Amino acid sequence: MKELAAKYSASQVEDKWYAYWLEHKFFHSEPNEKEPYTIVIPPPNVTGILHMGHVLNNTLNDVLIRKARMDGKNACWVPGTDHASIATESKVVARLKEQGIRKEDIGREEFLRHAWEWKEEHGGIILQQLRKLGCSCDWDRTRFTMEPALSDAVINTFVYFYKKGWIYKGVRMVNWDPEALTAVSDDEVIHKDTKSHLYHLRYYISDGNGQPTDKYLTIATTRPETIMADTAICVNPADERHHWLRGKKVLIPLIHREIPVIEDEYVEMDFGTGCLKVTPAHDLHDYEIGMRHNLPVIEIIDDHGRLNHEACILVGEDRFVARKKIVKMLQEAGNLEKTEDYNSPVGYSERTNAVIEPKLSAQWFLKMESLAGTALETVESGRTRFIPEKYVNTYRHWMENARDWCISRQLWWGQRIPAWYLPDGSFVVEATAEAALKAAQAICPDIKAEDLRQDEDVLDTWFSSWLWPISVFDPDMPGHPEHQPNKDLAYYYPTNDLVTGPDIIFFWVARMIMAGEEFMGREPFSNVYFTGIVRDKLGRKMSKTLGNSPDPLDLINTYGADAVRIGMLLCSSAGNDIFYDEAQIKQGAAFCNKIWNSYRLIKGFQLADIPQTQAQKLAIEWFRAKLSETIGQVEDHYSKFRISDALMAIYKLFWDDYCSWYLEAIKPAFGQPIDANTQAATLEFFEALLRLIHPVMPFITEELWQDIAPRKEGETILFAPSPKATAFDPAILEDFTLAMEAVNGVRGIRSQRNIGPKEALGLHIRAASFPCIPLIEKMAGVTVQLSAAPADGNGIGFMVRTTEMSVPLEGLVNPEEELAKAQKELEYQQKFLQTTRAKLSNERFVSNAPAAVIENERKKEADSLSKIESLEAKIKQLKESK
RNA sequence: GGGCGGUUAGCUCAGCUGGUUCAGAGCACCUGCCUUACAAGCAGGGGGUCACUGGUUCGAAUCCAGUACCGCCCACCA
Repeated sequence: MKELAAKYSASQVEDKWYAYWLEHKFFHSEPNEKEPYTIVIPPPNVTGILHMGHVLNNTLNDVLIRKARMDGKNACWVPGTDHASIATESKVVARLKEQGIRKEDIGREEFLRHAWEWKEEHGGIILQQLRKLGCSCDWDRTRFTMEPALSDAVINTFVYFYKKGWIYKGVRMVNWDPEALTAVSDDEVIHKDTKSHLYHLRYYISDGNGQPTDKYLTIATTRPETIMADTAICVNPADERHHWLRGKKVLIPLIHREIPVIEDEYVEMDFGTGCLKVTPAHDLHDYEIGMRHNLPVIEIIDDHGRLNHEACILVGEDRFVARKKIVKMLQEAGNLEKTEDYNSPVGYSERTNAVIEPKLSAQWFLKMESLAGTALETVESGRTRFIPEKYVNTYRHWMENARDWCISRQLWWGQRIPAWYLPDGSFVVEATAEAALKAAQAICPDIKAEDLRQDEDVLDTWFSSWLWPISVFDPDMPGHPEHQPNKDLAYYYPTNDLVTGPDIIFFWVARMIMAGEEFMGREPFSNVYFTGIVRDKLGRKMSKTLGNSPDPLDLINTYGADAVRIGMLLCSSAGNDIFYDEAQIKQGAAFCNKIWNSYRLIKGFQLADIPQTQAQKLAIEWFRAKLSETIGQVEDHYSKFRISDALMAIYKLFWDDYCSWYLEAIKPAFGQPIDANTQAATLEFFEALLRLIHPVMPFITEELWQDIAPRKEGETILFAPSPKATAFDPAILEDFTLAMEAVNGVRGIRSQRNIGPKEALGLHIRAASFPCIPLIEKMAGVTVQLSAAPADGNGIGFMVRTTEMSVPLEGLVNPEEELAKAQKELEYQQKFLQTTRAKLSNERFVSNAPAAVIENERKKEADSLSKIESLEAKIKQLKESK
């Protein structure tokens, strides 16, 4: 780097250094004698592309991992992708559909071939994009949740829990997604308040021969299309209004099927009419009532959400179309009493946004009780810490109410359930077909391989992701309690920090804790940092359909990865949602440029054998202390995961303290050389600043670090130690602050009076001594005159704490103005003194407040008195000179 | 319906277990500067009844209670 351009150009720099880092395998980690620091990536969908949420999450991960690396830890960040069964399968289905192919027609094998093809084509793009962001993942360790070893781990886990008795198959009411044609877990259902209607329907009492009498009861329902599946009407036994119905039978409207009236306390008396139609096949609560009363179950809605032949009428119609039609039919038949507008929560599929249909089906479940109890304890005990802490409450609530986990999905893309059915319908669960055959033969000796049929379902994706912190290191571990962790797992587990969104606290975080406790006997990570959700300026969630999400790669190309990282972090205070605004990325780019230009300045210094000035000496002493102070603050922020605060502290240190104050103080006049000591200190500080900010801005810091001193091939800032705070005298900082205030006072006068920064001025300080005078002279462009006597009336005065200062400005001073200013200030001080004294004369204050607080009040009183005294003197002087 | 969190400057947020001259930061805004590191810059400046109402206290942005909004999570009263 010879000539430095006036503007920093990120694109030229970033690719170069990323290639350099890869070439030297700086990100690769192997177990060694050092302390490990481990992060596993929240695996993105294998066919996904980078969005702003990923940028935020992975920037945070990278900051943490780079910081740990510079702190001397053996840092390992394991990357990888998730097979995301529903999301991926629906993409593949969509693509095949474009070619006119239906998955049912080509069969499982062929479909999976297409799916793998798709994965090879589109998979892992996102991992390439993470490189652009600067992520320092150990790419040699890249994993995929459906790679053979990890799939084996999933299967072994299933067999393990089955044999433990925690996995069972049962017919249950599940959340059926009629579009994806699969069951989904409770957590994948989103309830939204939805406008609908409450239909009041008359059911006529049967005369005993299936003929209607003129008596009727009225029920209220939101789903009139399900009446054909009714198998009872239910009332509360305590509801006297309905006692006349005891033992009666009623007729379902339109189809006139006879059903009994039953009593159950589940029914709310004051909701609707107090009569509930019971539809066990299509409603969870009704199903439970049906179980209690031995009601038959009649299913009238098929997998696609259409009425089937059991419905007798409207067969083949979609459920929502059927609803409209049946309302009309009911009205015509005289069964519709009235229709009310009604808002009720309706479940939607998280994936397809289809209205979930409660459906009875045979599914596989994992018992949660014991797993959840242990996992709750992990967090309650603090072995895993949540940041922000508020999520512990949410977590507890869920863990205490966890229902058994429906782990089967009616899909093909995923790990197929290792259950094999015998011809008689019984089944065996084994990890392989061979083992299954053996087990089957133990039951039925002459059974052959071709007699066995493997379960068609695959496992929920989270049933593989929950093993991630274990399986990425040692896939043989889950499901094998007798297995000894391999070298990697023993070294890297438990991981240190996990950064993820709060939306998957139950899907993923909780379950990883369960798996960790179950298979490793301890927590999978020490800290979980929950980021906010990235929203646009208007607070809307970023989404493809809204088109309000920028492409991170465009941003990186325009502003550079460092700028994008800064931009994301600047607006991401912990625990809050992120309001993304491109202006913040511009701010990041401006900061890069600032760093770049400060380097241009110091690189251009010409060395000469000249003495160091007093101002330079003072500035160096001060900045050394300031640097240490800030490092302490930054470390504290990091320890609390306050990454944006850490960044802001460094930002201000670099920009305000180093550039605006330090460099301006030590900068020689234009064209003049600098002495060796000052230059050395300046470079030393700059290098420390680079190391301090490197975790956040990896590229520009490497670029400048490589240039600031001669480096050998293979050297890198990545492993340079984080700067350490050293002991310093706080008085140095205090003195400098006073000097700054004096400088600001002069600058204020310059600005008000339109006096250019170069025009030489005097500064009268009414004191025997004052700190950092050479600095004040240099920074304010003044010549200081110390004197115990007050300044004459031809100056503009200001106060620094209790010290009176004045800039002599013959002819420019308006005594009237000065007088008015002084009088106003005097008034303020007198009032201030009054309140201070009121406090001090309050006996209860004096007797109750801690000594330090009282001491401070006394100091306030003394300071105020001293100011009043000098103001009064000044006013007197101004009046006399009139 | 239950639970959790929030309300501080135009915007996004700090302000921990009450007490520094406590009302802050960044951005935005206004004024003046193209002063050879940087106009992606420099210097200066304005701006808030800390949601509301009470209470506790010598003292409240901070603690307590209630009210009003806002957000999130859990929950299928048909």
